[in-house]
Amino acid sequence: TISANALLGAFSKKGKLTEAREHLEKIANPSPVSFNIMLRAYIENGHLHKARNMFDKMSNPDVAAWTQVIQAYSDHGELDEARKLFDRAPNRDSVAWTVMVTAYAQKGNIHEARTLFDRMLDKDPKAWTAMIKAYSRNERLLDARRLFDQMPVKDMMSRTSMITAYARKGDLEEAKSLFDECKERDSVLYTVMMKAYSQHGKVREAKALFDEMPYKNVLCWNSLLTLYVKNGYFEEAKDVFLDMPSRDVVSWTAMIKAYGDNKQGKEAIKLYHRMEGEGVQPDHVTFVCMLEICAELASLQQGEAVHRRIRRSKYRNFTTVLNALVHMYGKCGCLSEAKAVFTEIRNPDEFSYTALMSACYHNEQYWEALQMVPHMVQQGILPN
RNA sequence: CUCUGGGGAUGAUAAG
Repeated sequence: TISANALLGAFSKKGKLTEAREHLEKIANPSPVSFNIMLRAYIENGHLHKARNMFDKMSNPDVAAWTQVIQAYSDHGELDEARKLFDRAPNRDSVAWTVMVTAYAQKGNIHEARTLFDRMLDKDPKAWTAMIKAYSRNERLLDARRLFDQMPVKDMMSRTSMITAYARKGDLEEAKSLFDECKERDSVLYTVMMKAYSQHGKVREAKALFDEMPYKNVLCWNSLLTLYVKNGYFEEAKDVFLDMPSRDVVSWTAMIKAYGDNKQGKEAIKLYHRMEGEGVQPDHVTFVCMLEICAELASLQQGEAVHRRIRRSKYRNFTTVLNALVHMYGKCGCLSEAKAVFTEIRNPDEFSYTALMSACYHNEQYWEALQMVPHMVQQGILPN
């Protein structure tokens, strides 16, 4: 059963849902894990509905099944449904609690995140680290530090999280001081410090850290690439892109964006096609970047081509992608298409409304743009 | 003690 499950997982990763389904039916003694993998396959491939259907039919879903459905709702912005399931679950382990804490943190509800964290009985380092990050991403650096200091056993990941918080805020000194205190340093820690230096324009110092890394995976190389792009070293970035041992979708996307930022949108689009030609699949960020470039070029033709590509992908329902589509159509003079895409957004956020407003703006519908404000407030989304 | 779910690092979306 275990090797059958591994195969099932492989089908899932490749997005081959029908094969996965057929394979599951052929497994003689499917275990709970088998069903969980199938559940996961639906979720990962953007079929939350099918996942929920399957989950509802499961006779005795275990805590892992509950947890991944909860997380799926959270990832789709449906926090209320996630919470309902969390409260209904027959039992909750530390994974489930941490998922729920993170879910609230992502929605900006730091208070509820902390309430849940405090109710947790056996807090492992992962739970602590999640809560530190929750404060960090919600601009609550002092609370993050207080929690960090209260942590009974600090591991490298919690330290990295804390250093990231300082780096985000631009507090290079405090970041460096914590970094220096670390006895163990892996490359993740180095990339965080690189980012801190990068934000201060200290390119040489950041590069020195890169050279010191104990190992260099593609993520480390991507950090170097970004260091150069963000600081305006376009030529160096191109060199790194060519020299790095392997390139993933992040590398390609960063480089596509770099061309776009340097007013070479046409080159960026060419690079995108090279990426697909090499078998690297674009993801939601790639699509957003591409749409941004099409919008900048005001090229409806290119924008529509990207839209068609998106429709074939599992990112077609992502709010960020739809937001970028709204903006692209607006910028290209298709206000009606922009509005049509907007209606497809299941959970519009502040960016969705701003994108729609910008679409009205670019098409000189100023009164309509203003009317969006009461509309979004009605939906509980406050203008920033 | 690599069959499924949670924690740290890299790329992204509005206005200007």
